[in-house]
Amino acid sequence: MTDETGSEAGRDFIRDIVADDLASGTTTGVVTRFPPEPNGYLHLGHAKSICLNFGIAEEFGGRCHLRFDDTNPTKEEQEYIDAIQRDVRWLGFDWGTHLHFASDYFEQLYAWAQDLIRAGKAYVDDQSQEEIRVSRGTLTEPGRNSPYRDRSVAENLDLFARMRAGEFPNGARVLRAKIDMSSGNINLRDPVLYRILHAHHPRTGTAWSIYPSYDFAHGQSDAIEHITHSICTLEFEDHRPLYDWCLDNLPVPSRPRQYEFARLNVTHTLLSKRVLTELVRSGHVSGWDDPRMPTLAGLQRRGVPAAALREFVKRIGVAKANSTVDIGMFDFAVRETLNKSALRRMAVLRPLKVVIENYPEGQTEEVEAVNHPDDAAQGSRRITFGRELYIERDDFMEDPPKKFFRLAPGREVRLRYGYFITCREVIKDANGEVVELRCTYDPQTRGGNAPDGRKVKATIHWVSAAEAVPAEVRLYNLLFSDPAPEAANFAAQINPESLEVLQGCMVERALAADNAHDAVQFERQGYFVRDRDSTPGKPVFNRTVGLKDTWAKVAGGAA
RNA sequence: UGGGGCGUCGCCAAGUGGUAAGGCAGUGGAUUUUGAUUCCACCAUGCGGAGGUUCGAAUCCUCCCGCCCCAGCCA
Repeated sequence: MTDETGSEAGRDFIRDIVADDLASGTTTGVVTRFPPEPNGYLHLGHAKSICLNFGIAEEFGGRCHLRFDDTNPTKEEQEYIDAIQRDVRWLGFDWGTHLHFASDYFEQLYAWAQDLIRAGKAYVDDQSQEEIRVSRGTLTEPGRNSPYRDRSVAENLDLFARMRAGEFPNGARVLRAKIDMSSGNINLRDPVLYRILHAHHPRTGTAWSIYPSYDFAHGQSDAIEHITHSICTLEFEDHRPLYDWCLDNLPVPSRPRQYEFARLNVTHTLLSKRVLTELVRSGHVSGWDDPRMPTLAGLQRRGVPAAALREFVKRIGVAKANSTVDIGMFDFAVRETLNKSALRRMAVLRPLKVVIENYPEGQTEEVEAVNHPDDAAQGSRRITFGRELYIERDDFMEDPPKKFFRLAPGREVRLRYGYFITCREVIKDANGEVVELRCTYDPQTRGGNAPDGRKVKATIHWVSAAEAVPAEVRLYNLLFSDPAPEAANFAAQINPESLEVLQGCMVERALAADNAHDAVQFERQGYFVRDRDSTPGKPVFNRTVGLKDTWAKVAGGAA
């Protein structure tokens, strides 16, 4: 029951505020919005904001709008507008009919700017960008009033209209709010409301030659849409007085309130649009959806289920303290989600040939393997066993250390769902490298149990030569091995081993037939998903995340 | 040195005057035809520091320290 209520979703200070506002009657409904600027792809950080905004709307019976903050045509593109919508939908959220654009409000915003001018609260400034910068003062010194600050309303109105008409070149003039050049809050030192930009806008084309600044567009857009809680990140805290100033000085249809939370940071990851864009542009990754990217598109291609992303966001919480979440938290959420749903399959990544000497040549048989050990409803499939098969190279050691209990000369192990086999002979090539194992099997152990009750210390996975399908497997590792990579020189910090491509992997038949987009578990190894680069004869798999590997820790420590 | 925030376990994070939730990681152990999963146990005499108020403080007061953001005609 609690699962259905907002209480289960986890409480945080923003949800507390919303609940209080509802309880006190401050608001009768909840309307939030996710306001991306279409200048890049959505990433992990956005997932937090999306889940917060859409999640709150869902939990409190309100609605959440998807609104593009498209006020800077020099950086925005239609490709991003499309990609962002795809990604939000993929994450599992629906904005219904509320797809909006700040650009939808340009006409209204322009009219409000005129209102401000008439009220003597805004003026056209002819100073150059440099002059404005200098006269703004510094963190510790107040700014100076612009010489154009006291122009007449008529002149301001005329100049502003001519700015819109395209009479002046970029940078020639700006419209500024008349607030307080000596404010301790620099955002209040006569902030720019409109700038001249002769640029093609993805939505409005060349209709406008002036564009509103974020500060003049955001709050009013919220008001137009009757947003009740405008949730943004901490760096906008300083803008709240300006957000309020605009709404308090304009005849807006509603009065939204802004609340700020700490943006997400994750170890071994860089979440700045500048870096991500550069990663793509420079070719360090294959594209916005490269599985190593922290973009939603990249995570999706890597096989991360949207549910895992939502679970991750729920786990990290929402607060105001700057923090950096361990990437291990994310991996955990992915494993947790996939463990419950992923079908189990067998795949040998680095094959070592095994010949069962006492198994009749030319004979094969089918054995039953369950698709999910904890969910019988997932059914089972048959896999082929035969005289020749492949096992993982890592599952054999000629001279094993004490704790290693997989296959070794003279040792017996279980082939999952198959038989017990014992290694009789090790065959090496001219270089001394092990190329084949000669083993014997115990016909009495079919299915994996010995009638005499004897135990075996390990169960290993395998694929018979009879049904093996060669595949390519891409193993992805951290894009940055440093837990705290610096955005400034990200290129130099890219992990050279972030991608390892394996050819000649041997996977069971079921994997070749499967066209599913859901990740599967390669038993004992990890979760993998079929990549779109797959071809009919050759499947390609991306590793989503490896299984927790206690042995690696033991082995690593012993070595 | 101006303004705005934030400091609770290695990493997230509850707590809002009544004697430190939970999760991740880690460590032991049980179960196991995945060295996975699952299960059990352990893991802050302490809440940035120092004073103070109080029967009692992470929570209130004072001072101090540290970290983050702001000087785009970016968002």
